[in-house]
Amino acid sequence: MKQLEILVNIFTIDEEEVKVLLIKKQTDPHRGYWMIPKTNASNEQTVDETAAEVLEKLTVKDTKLYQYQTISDLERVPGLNILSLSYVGFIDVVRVKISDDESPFEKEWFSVNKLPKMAYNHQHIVLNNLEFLKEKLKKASVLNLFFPSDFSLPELQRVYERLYNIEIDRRNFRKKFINHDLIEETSLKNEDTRGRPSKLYMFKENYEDIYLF
Amino acid sequence: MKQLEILVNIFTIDEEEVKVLLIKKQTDPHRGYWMIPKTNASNEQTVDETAAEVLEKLTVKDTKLYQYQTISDLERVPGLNILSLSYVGFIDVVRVKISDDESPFEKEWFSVNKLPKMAYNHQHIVLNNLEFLKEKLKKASVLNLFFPSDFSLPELQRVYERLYNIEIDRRNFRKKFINHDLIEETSLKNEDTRGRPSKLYMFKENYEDIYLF
DNA sequence: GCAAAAGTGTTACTAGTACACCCATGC
DNA sequence: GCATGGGTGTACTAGTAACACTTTTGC
Repeated sequence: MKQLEILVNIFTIDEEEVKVLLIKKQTDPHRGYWMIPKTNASNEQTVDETAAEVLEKLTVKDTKLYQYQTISDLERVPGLNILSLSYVGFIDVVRVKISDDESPFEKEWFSVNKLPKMAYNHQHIVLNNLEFLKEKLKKASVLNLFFPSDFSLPELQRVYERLYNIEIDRRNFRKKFINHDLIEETSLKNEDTRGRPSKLYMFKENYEDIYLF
Repeated sequence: MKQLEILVNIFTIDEEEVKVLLIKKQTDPHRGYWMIPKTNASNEQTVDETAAEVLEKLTVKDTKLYQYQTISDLERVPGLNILSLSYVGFIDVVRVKISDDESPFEKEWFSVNKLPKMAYNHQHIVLNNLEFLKEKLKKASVLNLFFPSDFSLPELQRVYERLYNIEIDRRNFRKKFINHDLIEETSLKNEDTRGRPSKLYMFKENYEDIYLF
C-alpha cells in the first residue's frame, strides 16, 4: 500500500516577484533543507480536511484561498513508493502581510527564481505546481475563487504581469473585465497606497466564464 | 493509511453520442452493477504503470490514448477511507471498432446520457471526469495528444459537436486549424466512408498552443 | 446519375490591440 | 506643487461568424 502525503503549495506575488511559502525541515534526512508544507494523509480524514489542517498550521489567515490538486509519484526510496498530492493555492500579498507569525514552523517566502536548497524533489514539484496554477488562473472563474471581492484592477494586473512575465496595457486590461461583465464596483477604495486610490471591485454572481489570457 | 485505487475512465464518440467504457462488477458488494475499470495501487509500481496495466487488460488497442488525472475522496465505508485516482482518456471511435474483445471482463460502451446502474459513486466520478476531459480538450495541445496523426477534420469536428453539443460551420472549423498553422496534410485519405473521402492530417511538430473553444 | 459527405472563399461583424492625457491622493 | 499611481476614450487591426456551391466517391 502506498503512503500518501498532502502538500500545501501556496504562491503569492510580492515585490514584483512570484514567491512560494516553504518551511525548513527539522529532521533527518535533508535536515535544514526547505520543503513544501506537508503532512501524511490519515485514514480519519478526507484529504481536503488534511490539507485544510496544514494550511491552518501555517497561520496564513483570512486567505480566501482555494485549493487545486496535482499528483506526483515519488520514488524516493526504492520499494517504498510514496505518492504526494499537492494542493495549490494563491494568496494576495495584501493578505500575506497581515498574517501573523505564530506558526510552529520556520517558514519563509522564496522567489521561485531563487529557490533555496530543497528536500526530496520538492523543487521540481514547486515548479510543476506553478505551471499548473498559471494555467488555472487563465480562467476568470478561477481568478474569482482567489479574489472573490475587494480587489483592485491594478492589483490583478500585477498578478498577471509577474506570473506570465508580460506587460499589459491598463485600459485594455480593464476593458476585458468590464466588457465581459465579470465584475462590479463596490463603494470601497484602496487607500493604503501612494497616488490616487484604486477602486475596489467584486465578481458578479453570474457571468459567462472566459479565458482571460 | 489510505487505500488508493486507480480508475481508468475512457470516453469515445460513437453514433453521435459520448460514450464511456464500463465493466460489470463480478463480486459483492454491488455485484452486477457497472463500474469504471480499476485496480488497487500497489507499492511495486508507479501509479502511471498501474493505470497502463488496467488499460492493457481492457484490450483497447492501438489507442494513442493519453491520460489525465483527477482525484476524489470516497467515504464509501466509515473508517475505511478510500482515495481514487482517475486516469481520463479519449479514444477515437475508428480505433474502438478495431479493438478486439479478448478481455477477461464483461465490458461495454454506454452513452453518458443513459448510464446503467453503477457501483459506489462511479456515476458521479464519470460525469466529473467527463467535464474534466471537456475542459482539457479545448486546448490544441491536448487534442494533439489524443489525435497525433491520420485524423480527418470532419472527424474532429464531430468530436467537438457531440462533446459540447454545438453545431460548427465546417469552413470555420478548418480555418481555425489551418490559419493557426497547427496541422499539415498527409498524403493519405480516409476511404472507409460513404461520400467523398476526407483528407487525413497530422499535427505539426511546433505550433503556438491555442484554445480551440 | 444520384445520394452522401468533403472541400473551398468572401463579406460582415465583433473583439482585441495600440496609444496619451487627465485625476486623486500624500507629502 | 509635485511625485505617484489610477482612471478614461478612440481609431485601427485581427479574428471570428455567417453564408452556398462544387467535387469526389460508392452504388
